[in-house]
Amino acid sequence: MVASTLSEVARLAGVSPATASRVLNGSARKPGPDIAERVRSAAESLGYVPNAQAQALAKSSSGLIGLIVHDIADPYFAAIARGVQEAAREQGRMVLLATTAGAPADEREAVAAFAARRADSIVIAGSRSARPEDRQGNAGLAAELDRYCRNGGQVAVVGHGVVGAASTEGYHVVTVPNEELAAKLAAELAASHHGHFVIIGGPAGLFTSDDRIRGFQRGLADTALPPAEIIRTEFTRSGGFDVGIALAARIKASQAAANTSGDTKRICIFAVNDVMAIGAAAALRAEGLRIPRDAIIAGFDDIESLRDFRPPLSTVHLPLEEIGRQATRRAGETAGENAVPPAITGHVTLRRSTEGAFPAP
Amino acid sequence: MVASTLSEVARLAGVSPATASRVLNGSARKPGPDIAERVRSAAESLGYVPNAQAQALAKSSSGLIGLIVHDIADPYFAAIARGVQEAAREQGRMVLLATTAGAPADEREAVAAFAARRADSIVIAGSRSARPEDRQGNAGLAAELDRYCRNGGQVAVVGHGVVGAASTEGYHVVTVPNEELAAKLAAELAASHHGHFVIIGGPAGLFTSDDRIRGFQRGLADTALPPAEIIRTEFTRSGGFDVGIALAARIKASQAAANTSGDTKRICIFAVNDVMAIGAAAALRAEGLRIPRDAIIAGFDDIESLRDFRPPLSTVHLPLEEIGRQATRRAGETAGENAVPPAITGHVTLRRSTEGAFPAP
DNA sequence: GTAAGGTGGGAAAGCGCATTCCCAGTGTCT
DNA sequence: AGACACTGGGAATGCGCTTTCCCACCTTAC
Repeated sequence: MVASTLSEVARLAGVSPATASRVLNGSARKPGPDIAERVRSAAESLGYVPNAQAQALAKSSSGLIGLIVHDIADPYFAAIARGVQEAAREQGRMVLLATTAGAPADEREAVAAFAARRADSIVIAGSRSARPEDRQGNAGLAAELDRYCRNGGQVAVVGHGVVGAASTEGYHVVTVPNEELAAKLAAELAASHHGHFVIIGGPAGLFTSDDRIRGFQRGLADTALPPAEIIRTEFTRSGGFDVGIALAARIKASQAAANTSGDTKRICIFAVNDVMAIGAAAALRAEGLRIPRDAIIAGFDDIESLRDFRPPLSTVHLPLEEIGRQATRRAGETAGENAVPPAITGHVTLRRSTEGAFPAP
Repeated sequence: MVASTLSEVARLAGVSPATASRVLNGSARKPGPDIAERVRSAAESLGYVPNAQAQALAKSSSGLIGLIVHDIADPYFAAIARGVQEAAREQGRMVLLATTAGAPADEREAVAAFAARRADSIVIAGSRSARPEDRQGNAGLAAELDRYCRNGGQVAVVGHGVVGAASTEGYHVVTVPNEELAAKLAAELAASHHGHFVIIGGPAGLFTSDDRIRGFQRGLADTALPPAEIIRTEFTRSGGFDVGIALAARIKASQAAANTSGDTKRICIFAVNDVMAIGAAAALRAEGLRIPRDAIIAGFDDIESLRDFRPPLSTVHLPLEEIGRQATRRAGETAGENAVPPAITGHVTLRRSTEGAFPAP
């Protein structure tokens, strides 16, 4: 990558580099119109493209914002990324992307890389983890983030804060009311469903998953229902699918048993996120079961691809793009702005997958 | 963003900046082990993070790769982005993301921004356009790209080249055999379907769309079938949906007519990409029609979210991630490498949505 | 008419790093 | 023992830009 430089432009225009800089890259001082014109046309004829690296070096602000996601092709993260991208554009910044599959060690590396590039701010999406095997990784990540913040970087993390992160300055958490919403979902489901509840959760220690599980259980408890059974699996579609297969077997068995005794009670499945719910639902269908006839199911997030899933899946709507936007804005604020950060809100969205507590025959 | 610098580290370690640079940021010359250790521990205790901007400036190579997509939340682009990300990681580079909604003017801007950041290479995904209203935008984009290439940048564009781009050096096109595959799809469908064919296409002038339409028509012609009717709409789900609604009305009307006369002939719908196919299918369903009973339908791309769509959609599988990877690799090659670029191949994937030419009643 | 205050331009000092060049010290070959 | 190539370290230069400081010139006010 070679390209013409500012001084070349200046020389061609017959002015000093200082002047050329002032006219081309916005400064407080505006050179005279005739000179400005000369410089501009010189730049044009040379095909001058300012070197952002050098600019960043000189004024120590890179106009970069780092985004960390588990997987950019996951609709959940893709939606957040879209919001981030949008907000970044508003701020005139560019987005640096890193995908980490949720591994704290990789996340640490990504933060270091962002720091090296002197990104003005970093947005971390993706569930934080408190799993024992992630302890060390988390510690490293927290240390890296602290260092980044100490150096004046701004961090926004979606959901929960990083375990062990101690920074008070420049460290923002965009809180998502996972627990409350899960509780509300449980309450609404409990209002019409009177059978067994099963939660398909992620690995223990994943905050997002744990919060939603806790919330759901609380919601049941508030309705004086016994806690749901919890089955843990991976936080992915295939995790949901596996559990779905197991549940299908169980459902069939209980249907066979009930066949003689009389009424069948459907179970209600709550998967802690939509992709898991989709996996589970696909498994049930693959096993010849129908939703909501043989079981009802709900997810969480309301990802866009849910729109075309059949049956329409009940879920909790989260404004994913808005979350991305807000995280970006929070991290982009110049310290002074103390506008009250608008809280993230979601809402329960009941669809056909949880229809009819007692199925009309 | 302030941070400790290399000279601070050097001073603390009691060596010269040159030496510190050599030990910390890989150089041909390896300082002695004792010195190296001193430097390393000094760096550690200072929390030194090399300034990539400065490094880039000094060695004029930024380690950045720019990615341009229409919409990062679209599963098609998300899959490509995943591949790009992966390949970038292999190369030790970071991905800069820009989304443009396909507007050439925005794309030009993105290229300029990448050029400013001295990105080593740029990957452009997303259909190129030859629409008259994009003429000017395309010209600008082509000029910007030419300039970028002339300055030593590497460009890889997925599908078709940018209209008007003249660079021979550093300009790669990852060709996707849209036409051949569409022809093959048409042939396979024609083998068992004997009714009317309708193509839901994007705006005229969109290469991807036009190629697929042309290929499909050729495939029909090769089977001695009359060309399909073409309905153009937006290159999005909602475009597909709108057309789907219109088609549903037509199907119903023809069914009503056939009711008296006897046999009904289903139409076969080919949507030039999967999201449009999904939209159309959703519309048919919303109108009470069933696939493949009332119409059969096929898409193109085999995006990941198709997996959970019912009925399973026939489509043409494209190795999207691989496309992203390959584009990135091509753009990342240091000129010398003249490895034969492995061609992109896809294959027709028939699923239930096009099942049963003559439905068993 | 002169002093005070603008104005518009240039010179120069970095920003943080890589790298070339130089130099002192060590070892090897004849 | 002397010339020789190495080796490992430091000084200095420059990457492309911003920004302070400075200077010459022109206004304006008294």
